Amino acid sequence: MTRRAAPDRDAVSELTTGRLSVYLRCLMYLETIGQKTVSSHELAERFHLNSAQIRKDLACFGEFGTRGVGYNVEKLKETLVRTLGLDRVRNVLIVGAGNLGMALADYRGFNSNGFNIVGMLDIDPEKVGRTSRSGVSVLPFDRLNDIVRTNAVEIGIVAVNAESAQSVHDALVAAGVVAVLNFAPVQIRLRRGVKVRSVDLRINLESLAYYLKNVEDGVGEEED
Amino acid sequence: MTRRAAPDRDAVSELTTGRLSVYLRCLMYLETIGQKTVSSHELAERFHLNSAQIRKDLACFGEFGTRGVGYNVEKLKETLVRTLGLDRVRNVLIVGAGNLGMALADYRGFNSNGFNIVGMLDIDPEKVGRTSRSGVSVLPFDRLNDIVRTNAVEIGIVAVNAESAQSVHDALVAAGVVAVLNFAPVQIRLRRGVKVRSVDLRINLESLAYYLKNVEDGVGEEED
DNA sequence: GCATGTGAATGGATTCACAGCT
DNA sequence: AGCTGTGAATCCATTCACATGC
Repeated sequence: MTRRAAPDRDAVSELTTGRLSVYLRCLMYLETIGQKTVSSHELAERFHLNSAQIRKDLACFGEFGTRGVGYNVEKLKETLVRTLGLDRVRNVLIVGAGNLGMALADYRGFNSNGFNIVGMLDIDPEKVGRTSRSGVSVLPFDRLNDIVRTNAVEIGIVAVNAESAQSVHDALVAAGVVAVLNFAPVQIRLRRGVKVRSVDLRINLESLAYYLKNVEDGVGEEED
Repeated sequence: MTRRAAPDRDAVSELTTGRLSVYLRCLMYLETIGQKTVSSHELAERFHLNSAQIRKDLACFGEFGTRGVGYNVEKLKETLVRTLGLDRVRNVLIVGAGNLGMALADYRGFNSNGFNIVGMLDIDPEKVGRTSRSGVSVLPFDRLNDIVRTNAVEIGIVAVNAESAQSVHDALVAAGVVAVLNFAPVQIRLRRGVKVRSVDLRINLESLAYYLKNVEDGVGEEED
């Protein structure tokens, strides 16, 4: 019941942590161009953010800046890495070796900096044995349990079609996976203790269609 | 100045329109299982939504329900299709014929129901001439202008690496594309009159890492 | 009676503006 | 002087609860 060190870490919203990821990306860029120090104002200007929000977000986790100066790029970067839990490697298993699975397997950032893809599963014997361009191999789906256990897989990625998504999800959870990233356009039935994040690619397209329609109708001509 | 039918369409938030897409998906499902009528309560129960919010969201665009009864599935579906601007076909061009481009070209929903992929561009001569599984062909990148014009392309999809993303974006805009869906992990420099939506795949993984870290630290054990 | 549509109430998130430190 | 960290103020989104109409 003594929880003082962390000023209610659980109360930090997902919006905030999502932005921390964005800040992290910005800091990594600044590091590559050799910048040592950055103020919340400069971050905001450069990357179209809001300086007050940056400060608020960071303040949820401690005081990292120096008044009158700003933030040390490298230090803040490392703090964010630790805060986001990227300072240790999580093993990831992709299910579905279609184009999407392949794309994710080779996506820069899915197999680096805190994540390690242990393989891709597929039921199609044709695909089993192949390898993605970057070297992730396709294994038979029925080895799921075995692979999750021996590789200590924590994150599963569902890259199969809508029909199979729920059963693949259930299989992953049954094998012991506790976090799932779902790319199938279905509402996954959740269970306690398992975190699911769904990415719905079509919704993004639809939002563009909505924008186009409004442009045609001459609505909301004022924009940034 | 006489705008009565649409009670300030421009004031509707993206959160709301995003949910309309979700409702549309639900309705399409209900239609396939032959349901004629649905109440906001039933929708909420079935798909883990909030009934009051459903009603509020729909009310932004008019009155579609019948008190004491609910909503007519087919009618509401068609209303949403029209509201979201999916009642006419938008031509889409993908730039980048790597795994991601291929995955998107074959993604169910990207080439149907309001969207038509006219092709995929790539600079790699090796890839040019190939075809995705579903029949989208890869064309040389330098035909961009030509293709956008002759096919009346409205939406561009950036599926190239981070380094090329900005220049590809600029080329699309220069050719006349007015809406862009960006999959590269960079902050695209925007211009007036062009709508950009970025999908950052890595951020979703990072949010799972954050969840895992908190589980390990024993934070926020209470959840739905 | 039952379910919509909606003002009012609540709850969060963002922004402002300044006290406090370097 | 300059910039962080933060209460206060504002803005926006969600939820409640009920009047309205089928």
